[in-house]
Amino acid sequence: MARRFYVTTPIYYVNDVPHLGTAYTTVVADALRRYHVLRGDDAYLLTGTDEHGLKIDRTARELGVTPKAFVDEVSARFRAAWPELGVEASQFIRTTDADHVAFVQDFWRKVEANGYLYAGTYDDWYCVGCEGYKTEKDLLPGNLCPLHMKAVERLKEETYFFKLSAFQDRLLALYRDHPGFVAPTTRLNEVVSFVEGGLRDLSVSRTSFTWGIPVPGDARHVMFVWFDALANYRSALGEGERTRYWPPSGTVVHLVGKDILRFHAVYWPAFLLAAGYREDELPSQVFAHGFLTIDGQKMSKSLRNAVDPLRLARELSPDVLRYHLLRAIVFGQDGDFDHAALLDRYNADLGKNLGNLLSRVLGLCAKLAGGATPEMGEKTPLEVDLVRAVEAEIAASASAWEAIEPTRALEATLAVSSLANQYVDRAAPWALAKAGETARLGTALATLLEILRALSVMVWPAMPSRSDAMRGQLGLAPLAARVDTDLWPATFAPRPAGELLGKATPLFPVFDDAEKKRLVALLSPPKEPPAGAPEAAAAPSAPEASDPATVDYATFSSVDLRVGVVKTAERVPRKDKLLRLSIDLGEPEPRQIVAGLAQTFSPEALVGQRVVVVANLAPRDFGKGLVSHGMLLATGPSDALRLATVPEGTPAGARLK
RNA sequence: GGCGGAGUAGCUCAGUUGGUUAGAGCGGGCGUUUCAUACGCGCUAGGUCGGGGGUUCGACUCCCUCCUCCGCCA
Repeated sequence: MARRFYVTTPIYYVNDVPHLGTAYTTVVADALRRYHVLRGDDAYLLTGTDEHGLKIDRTARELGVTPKAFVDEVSARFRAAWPELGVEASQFIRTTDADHVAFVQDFWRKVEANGYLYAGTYDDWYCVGCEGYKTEKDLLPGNLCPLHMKAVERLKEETYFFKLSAFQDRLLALYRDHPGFVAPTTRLNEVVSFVEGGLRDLSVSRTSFTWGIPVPGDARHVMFVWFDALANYRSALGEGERTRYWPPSGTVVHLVGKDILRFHAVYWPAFLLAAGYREDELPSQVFAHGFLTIDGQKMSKSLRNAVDPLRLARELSPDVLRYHLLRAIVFGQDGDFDHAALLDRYNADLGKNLGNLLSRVLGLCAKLAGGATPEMGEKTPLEVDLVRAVEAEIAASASAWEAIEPTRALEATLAVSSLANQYVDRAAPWALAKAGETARLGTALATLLEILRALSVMVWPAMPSRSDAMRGQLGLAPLAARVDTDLWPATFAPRPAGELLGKATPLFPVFDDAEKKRLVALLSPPKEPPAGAPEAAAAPSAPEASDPATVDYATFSSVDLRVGVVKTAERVPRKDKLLRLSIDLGEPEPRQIVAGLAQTFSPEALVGQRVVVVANLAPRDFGKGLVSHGMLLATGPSDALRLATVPEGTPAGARLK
């Protein structure tokens, strides 16, 4: 019976647009789906959009449209994006779908009926950026969310709590009995230690806004977005025959970014258990991948916008983009998307190795075998060794795909191509032809054609349309995968003689240096974000804290804002957000100020800058005797900050009022 | 501050339960074939395997310690 393989991407939050990070996860999911489909497995790929929550509500409001109109538009962009990357999703779910809403409400009722929900009062901080609650000790001075560098909001409201605390033991048992539940292992360790540290009950409803799924029986509440969103993986399958994909009869793998691992590895199984799912009805695996940098730079919002995966796909072809994402970035680790490396790898792997192999073999067949498949004769040790080595690589590639290691799978695929290139040189068909050894010649060419056929299959999960093109040149039909039919080229089975071969045209034209240079210049983002670039003005950034209470003049003037000049700046060991600055405020000694600027600014970039300092803020101790005597004013997310500044020549220490 | 991961050739990384001269791909250098997309093939990297100490007949591989980077949690 066909194995059932259900792979999911996160449903993407519609406060953003498709970028390289989301494209990456989605491409990996599609490649896995394609691998399994090739094997004859019953495979299903789910992606979609997450559309509820306060952040969406506010963004829509700012744009002057209804939340529904807003999410319709953004969701459509996601839906349209993935096919451009060769992704064929089995289903595109939206959390605003009626089916999903009904499912989640039913899910809620089950959790409630099982006694895992209770009414209470929530009284703590909330970061709209995170859509998450914060406790006092999470916050930076000024009640800033350490992730978003934005003021959190005090929230006190009625809420339903989910008894997460009741699941600590069952979750730990789950991780113990199924260590593969969270991958890679290092993430499993993190999750285990998090759960071992004790679980607090989770506030899972809100009353202060309405853009969410109403809580059944208490319409004043809408559900916490994560309760709603996580359920998509199950709601998408409904109650009918598609439930065959859900464990225990199917395997389900959730691909997630490491930033949302906890929701998937802790909350989600707890929700399912609470709703009455058994341990063997939980997802099989949550696989967390790393973050991407682009040309070595952290993926800030502006960088995201500068590197549009759809543009890359149009410029280079979706297959080439897919190949690089799958080949260059180890799934599960942080990786770098380097444009120059992409072109180099393309030339080396696809152009000179695989593409040229196809070209030279087809050329030999056209010239020496009349453009048709020759007769396969007796294998000599040369062929026997080759076939053994090729079959080993094919097996290695398959196990790598099974283990969700696309990098290794493609490495093994290219190794097959290299073996074939070596064989061409060793067998030297042109010499055989010259010597009149027609039988040997036929064997050599038939062997090569069979390896190329295998390669056309192996390449399909990563590069489906190049696979089609390659097969066309080999005189083969495009792959038509069917459930229960295993197309993986596990055994060497040359085609019968006399089949017509197609026309050879370069499958992967090599980029010369000039072309490489042009493409890098065209596609890469600028190395340093131009200072004071006006682009941010055009794109209104996320909402700032709204409607702060007014203060009287006396209160305002009690804040001592002063011009400072940065004298020195250095990173704080082990704190990747913090810089330790000494700032001249016109005082006898420069002040030490610790600021969360490191994700945007290098220390060197700050020295000499004029900044605005809150000079009479109470000192704040960051631990280890690292005390900050004041605070810099800035705006923007922590990885794209803009400093409040004053014109050149303003003396250090000048008071702002 | 606690826990965890990582530090191997210019770059990206493999290195199985400790055992002969530490590997691959890319790039670089040298040579060579001519079927091919000026492509391929062969040879070539003198790397203190982060530093130091220890266990052992023997350690990149085990233990201790220090440094650096990263992650999770405080």
